[in-house]
Amino acid sequence: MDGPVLMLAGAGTGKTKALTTRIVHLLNTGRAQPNEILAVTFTNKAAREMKLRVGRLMGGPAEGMPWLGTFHSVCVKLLRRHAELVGLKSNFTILDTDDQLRLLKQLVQAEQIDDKRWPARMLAGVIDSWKNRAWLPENLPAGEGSAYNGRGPDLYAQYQRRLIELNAVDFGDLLLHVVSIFQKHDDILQQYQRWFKYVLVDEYQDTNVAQYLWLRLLAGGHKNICCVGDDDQSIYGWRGAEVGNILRFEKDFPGAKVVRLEQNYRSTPHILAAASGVIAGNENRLGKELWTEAEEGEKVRLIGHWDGEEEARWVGEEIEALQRGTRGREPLGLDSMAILVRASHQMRAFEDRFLTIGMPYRVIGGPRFYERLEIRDAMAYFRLVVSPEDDLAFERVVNTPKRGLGDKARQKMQLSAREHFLPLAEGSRLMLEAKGLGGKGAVELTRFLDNLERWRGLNARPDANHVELAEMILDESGYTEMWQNDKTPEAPGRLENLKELVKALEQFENLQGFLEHVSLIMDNESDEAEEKVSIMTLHAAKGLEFPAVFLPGWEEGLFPSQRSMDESGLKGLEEERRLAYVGITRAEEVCTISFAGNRLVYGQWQSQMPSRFIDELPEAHVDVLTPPGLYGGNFGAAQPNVRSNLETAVSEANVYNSPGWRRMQANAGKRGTNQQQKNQVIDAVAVSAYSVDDRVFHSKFGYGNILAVEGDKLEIAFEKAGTKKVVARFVVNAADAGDIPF
DNA sequence: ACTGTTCCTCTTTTT
DNA sequence: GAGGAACAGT
Repeated sequence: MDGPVLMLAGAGTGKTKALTTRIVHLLNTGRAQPNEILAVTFTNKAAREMKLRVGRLMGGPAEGMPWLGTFHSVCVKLLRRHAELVGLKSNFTILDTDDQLRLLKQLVQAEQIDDKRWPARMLAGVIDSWKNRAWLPENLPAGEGSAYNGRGPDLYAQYQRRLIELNAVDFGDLLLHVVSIFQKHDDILQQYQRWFKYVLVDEYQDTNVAQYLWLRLLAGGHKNICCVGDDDQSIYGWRGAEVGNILRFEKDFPGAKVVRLEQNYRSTPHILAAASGVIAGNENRLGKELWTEAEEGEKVRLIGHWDGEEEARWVGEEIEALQRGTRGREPLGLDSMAILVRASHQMRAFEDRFLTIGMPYRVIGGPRFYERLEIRDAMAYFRLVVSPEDDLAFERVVNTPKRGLGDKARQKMQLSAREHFLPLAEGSRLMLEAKGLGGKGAVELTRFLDNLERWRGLNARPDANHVELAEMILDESGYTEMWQNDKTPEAPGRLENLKELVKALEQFENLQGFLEHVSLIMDNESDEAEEKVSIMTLHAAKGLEFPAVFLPGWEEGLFPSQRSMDESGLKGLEEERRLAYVGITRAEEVCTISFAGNRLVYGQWQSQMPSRFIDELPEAHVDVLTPPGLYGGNFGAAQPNVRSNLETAVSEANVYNSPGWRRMQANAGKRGTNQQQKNQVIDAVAVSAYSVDDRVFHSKFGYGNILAVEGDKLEIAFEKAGTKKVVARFVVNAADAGDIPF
């Protein structure tokens, strides 16, 4: 209970249980009151889950754990209390990525920088990485000076000043400001050090430097800190997470007790072995061996497909089979199944397919509710009513709906505001009075400004009804009408969302209260009753588990992601591998990995190679499925004696006859191979059935001649599509191609 | 000032 | 293939 503890907890070993039980024990033994425990997580979902479970263990609703939340939400609370110490007012607004980008863009353009070559996005990334490392403009290391064409540090400083002027913060600032307050005001720090008697941290491997400093400061007094993490599940390096924080823990907290949790209560031995086999490819690990007492179960299944569409179709059919109950298994509900993809654009193929077959699905972690256009517009109106000086909100909605205020009118407003050192709303009022604008624009702008005043007046009244006011704002501004007149197919959905927004307001005291919370808490997780298959990214899946998991798109370049490897080399590859580990370990009973030979990327067909991670799967724990026929996509129909002549010709030409598949199937029958031979499920060394100068046909690229043969990979000069590398099983001898109705 | 067109880049993952 | 920016036309 007392002193520093580091829990190294593998996937499915009961991390959350350990944390919640610890909290409950602290409370039950009277060591701390609920409000004296600081427990931080990364996601709202994790925080909610912990609250729920603590409540359940305590045998009542989890009232009064005010300091159990995400790093960000805890920091908002702290920062609202002490905002003035960093030059903010306590009602500061939290900018989302979109606001942030628009602001940066303004700054970049004001500096006459070509934002084509140096996009604001890039600057945002640079600044973010600095904030993750807790570097303020004034103490940037000299080496960073060249960032963003040498203008980075200057623009960073400008950006920070502008944020203070706007009484706003971005996500990174939430931590950064709190850390600076603690560093500069020892009295305040000590007050919190005493107040938080125990500190608990979930997913410790995801902490960045700023969060680490924050924790070290807060736990610096009594050192009652308990961190739970798993270095093998560190998948947020790209946003500044430092696995090094785990390694540093024992140094910073001497005498720390290190506990390893290695018994897995989630998955079958085959699944665990497959996951272990993959993660073993990483050099930099603390090293944990998961074990389980669960029954053997099914092997991990592996299957290749012709293209992404067929992959989606096959997965759909498998889901239906699991629903009915297959291979001697009890029927599974759709809630028990999930499709985990590397990149969100992969979701599309599944959504398309599921829509056509009427399979209910839910996308988790898609565009969040509050990130939607209409919600952000509506909130900008609310913000403007609550804080008249919110220039970003003003700019967003002055001309939404269209009020005849274009670039020219905007410039005039800006000019006037800057001249008088006033917010845009007041500045534009002055400009109007000075007759600086005429015509329709002037009339509409006057009406807009008058409306704002009136709404503010209503909002300030003690008997104000904020829900009615919100509806009034949306109606009188013409915003609702704008969508009602909109003929695009999205319009009804947007109106629906606006209604939902107004409904969400009911749970708050007033508009202010709503705005303070909304940017951090609005997940779009409506609890639907209907059973649905979940589709999400691997990142979003961390911490979840499903009886049946599909892992599609295991192809070089996609997974592991080319970009990750280009940008971060071996480190990037290892993070991708951890992602694979996270994916496999989400599965309790059935884990199905798949890849496709062709995929639509940027609207163009590309031939894909199976992922290197597939080679790393220990074959003793993998069941390589016979590929479905190329047309039927139907597993059963692929039996040799059932296939039609046409299918036989096609399949043998480009699938069953390919050395890779032959090896796969041969290997699939083998048992108990040694460690050395564990991989090569898909084989790159076998001799190809083709040789240089052979003329071949590929369904997407057409005819071409083979330039080089490299294992089962062919380099082919296509007549129309240029030179490409293709896996042998996806081409046919040109002579056979005439029979194929591509 | 607004609308429609073409061309361009681009996609990893998120609090 | 989609969304944004630049351009042209109304």
